[in-house]
Amino acid sequence: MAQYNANTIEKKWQETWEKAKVFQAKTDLKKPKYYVLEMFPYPSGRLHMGHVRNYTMGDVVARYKMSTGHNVLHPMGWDAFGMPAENAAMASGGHPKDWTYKNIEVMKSQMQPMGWTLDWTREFATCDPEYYGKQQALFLDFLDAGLVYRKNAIVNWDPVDMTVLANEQVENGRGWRSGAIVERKELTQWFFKISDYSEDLLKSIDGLDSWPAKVKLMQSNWIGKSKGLEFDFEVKNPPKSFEKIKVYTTRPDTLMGASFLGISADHPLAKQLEKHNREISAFNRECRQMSTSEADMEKAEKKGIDTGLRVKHPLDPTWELPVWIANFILMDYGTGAIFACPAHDQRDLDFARKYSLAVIDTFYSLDDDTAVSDTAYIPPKSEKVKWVNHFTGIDIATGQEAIDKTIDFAEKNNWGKSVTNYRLRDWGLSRQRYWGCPIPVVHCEICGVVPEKKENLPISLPDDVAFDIPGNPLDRHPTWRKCKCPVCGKDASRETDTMDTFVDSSWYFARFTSPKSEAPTSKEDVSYWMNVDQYIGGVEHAILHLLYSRFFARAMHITGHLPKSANEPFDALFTQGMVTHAIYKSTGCDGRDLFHYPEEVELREGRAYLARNGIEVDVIPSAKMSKSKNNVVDPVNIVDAFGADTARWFVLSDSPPERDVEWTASGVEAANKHLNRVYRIIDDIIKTDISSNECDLDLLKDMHRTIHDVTQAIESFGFNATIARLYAFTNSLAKSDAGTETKIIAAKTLAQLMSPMTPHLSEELWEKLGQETLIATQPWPIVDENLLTDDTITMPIQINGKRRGQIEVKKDLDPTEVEKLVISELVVQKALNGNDPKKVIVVPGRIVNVVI
RNA sequence: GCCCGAGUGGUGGAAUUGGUAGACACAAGGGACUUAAAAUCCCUCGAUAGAAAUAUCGUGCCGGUUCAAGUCCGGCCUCGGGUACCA
Repeated sequence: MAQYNANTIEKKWQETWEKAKVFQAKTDLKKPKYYVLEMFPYPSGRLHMGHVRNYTMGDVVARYKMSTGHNVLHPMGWDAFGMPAENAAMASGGHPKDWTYKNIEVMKSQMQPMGWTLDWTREFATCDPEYYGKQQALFLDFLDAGLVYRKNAIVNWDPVDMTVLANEQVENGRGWRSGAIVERKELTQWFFKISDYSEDLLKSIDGLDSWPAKVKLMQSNWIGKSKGLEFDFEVKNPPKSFEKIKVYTTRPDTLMGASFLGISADHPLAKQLEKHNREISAFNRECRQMSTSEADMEKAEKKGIDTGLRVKHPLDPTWELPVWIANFILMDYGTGAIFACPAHDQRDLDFARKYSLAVIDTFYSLDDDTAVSDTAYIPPKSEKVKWVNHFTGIDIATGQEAIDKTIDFAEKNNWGKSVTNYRLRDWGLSRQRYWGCPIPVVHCEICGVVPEKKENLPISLPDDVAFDIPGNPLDRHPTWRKCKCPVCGKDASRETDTMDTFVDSSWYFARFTSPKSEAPTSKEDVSYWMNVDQYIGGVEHAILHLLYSRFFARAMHITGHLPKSANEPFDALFTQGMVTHAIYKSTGCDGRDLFHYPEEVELREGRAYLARNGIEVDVIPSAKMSKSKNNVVDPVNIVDAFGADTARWFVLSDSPPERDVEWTASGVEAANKHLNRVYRIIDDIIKTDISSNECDLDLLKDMHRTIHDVTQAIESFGFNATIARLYAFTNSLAKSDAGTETKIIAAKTLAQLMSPMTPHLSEELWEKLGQETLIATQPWPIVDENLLTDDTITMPIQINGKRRGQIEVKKDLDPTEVEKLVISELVVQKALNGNDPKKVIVVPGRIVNVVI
């Protein structure tokens, strides 16, 4: 029986493509360009199934676009800076650079057998000095344009290791290595002024028509535009220079329900008070012993302390409110101070109940004026409610109306002003780490902080560093810091902070268009290739990476590195799901969980047993592949066993691309069986000559419907649907008794339609079918519209919304005629039992519903 | 906590966006071929009742809108992603 040998075939065609240089992109103004890009990988050392899925999707798009006459750019590179390289160096003594480049080499060798249409001539890693030197040039231009500044910011500080910790390195409030309770520490750091672009970044989301709605919504909420009121509370017997406390609120309408003022432990007033009050100082210290992550802060138990200070209510000077320091108030948002209205905010209510503070109802539901007890009353802002004692005279109004009136009232009476606030904060880019792009500035005792001269770029990382002790080796390097001041020429020292790795990934897509150019970008190349037509990656990047890139594109435009048309650099975005795998778990004799590798387990009737002793183990379905759970499937093994086409076909089948796909051994085998079946069917067609004068019209019709459906599915990222449709067409081809001539036409089309998914097998079949061209360079099959439609259609008949039969009618038959035919049908007559129907709904071409 | 998703047979999922729920696969069962096995080919396959025709139920849970709801609205539950120094 004919079987194809994936390993030989795949190698053969990869060499052929390579020789023909089919995937090298050249600027060609005569052809429409198409730039398809997948989020470039972090070189962790092993290619994983998530990469395979991501790059295969991009490859389908790339190959499809090539066949529709586009000049396709499909580059690949490495997001190579970051913590894991330093962690590896700390753990096993090597150098981050060696570790990273070694990983790149391994991963590249694992990627090449996949048959992706990548243009490797454009490859770079962000840790190449040639790349990060250009990034330093961008930084200097941004600095010059006023897009970068320095300010103090809080970091997680490990007091034992004397080092800054990433949020990930804080476990339950303790440093991951030392176990010490982390502290917050203020450092002077570099920031990008992304918040200047809040409005622009928010508004422009509307124009991103080919982005997933969920990503746009997440970005909008992240930017978090709000309109509110800013005003002062006057402090009674205030400490010096704290006569007033400024607050910002989005619910000024609830001011008559204010019960206390809350300030952040990092508020200047809190810092002033702790100097003379031991209790406050202890409380503030406790608040500062918390990781800086928002999730940790919000989930922590809400705590507070009464400062003893009292403020006057702005509308009633006789009404005094206590001032509390509370651990849930962020210094970064608004003014770092709020007034609390417990009756209409659950968090404020919980706090008020805990510390026996007043709860004052300011509005009630229209049909219930029970006072608030343990649940705050929070209707949607658009719902009308009854107000009590509202100072603007409001009686019944929605919350939104009350907010607007209150702001107007405050502005007219001069005690507050309308302020638009954004949740988006400036982007802190300083990292106190070695393995990143050095920030190209110099600290001079005379001239202060000054930019390095462009001709001195790149400022390269020194190679002679050690990671035997924690902290940033740049700080303790004997000579690297030493330099001359670019302004006065005297001895000075380099900035030792490096850049956040998000900076590296915020412009790599632009660099791919001219990876060797002297300037960060070349005008000619960016204007031809930008924007990215299709960007593909994980949803986990929905906010930070994608927002930072949008900001960077704007900043690069202002500094002359990108055209304005590239302000939104990604025309279309697709976010794909993860590849998951079942976890096989048992409990060891010491009571700890044991995780078993898939190859150790036998599956029988949906249960799992250890192969060596037959003991049953628990199956946890669909978990993210993770080394610690032993449920990682290595693409390399799959390619060795079944070939790249099988792996490609499988990762695209079964699950819709935006959702997670579960890797199953049976699924992969099924994919492999199917590819062999296609090979066999076509092999049989070639070998058996059945001449028949009649061409099989049904097969041809099905073929054209398949071309139509597959084309649509590919264009809309429905790769699972693409594959299901191709299964169905393969079945019709296998069952057809058409003559060889017709079957060859169908077989050629099948090979072509499969080629974006299974390029090697398709090339092989194409060749066997007597073609001398490469399928990779063939134009996409064209649909014959005339063969798509039939003259008659089958419409289901419903009685009272339940399917009771069907009727065959002419396609364009008038609805009233359809109605007559339906009513005369036996099932309908029976159901009517001599009566007239109440109503008949005819949805042309779809369905008929008879209501009795 | 907050923001965003997802939940459909034994399993992965499909459903022209409000119009036949379960396409296409996997697993399972039965059969053909074979000395046998593998491979391959054919058939059955949501639940309940029934010999069958058919009927009733059925898309995480509760309620609603509609001639018609997996799809829309309100309220929940569970899981996943993000939460600004993981990338």
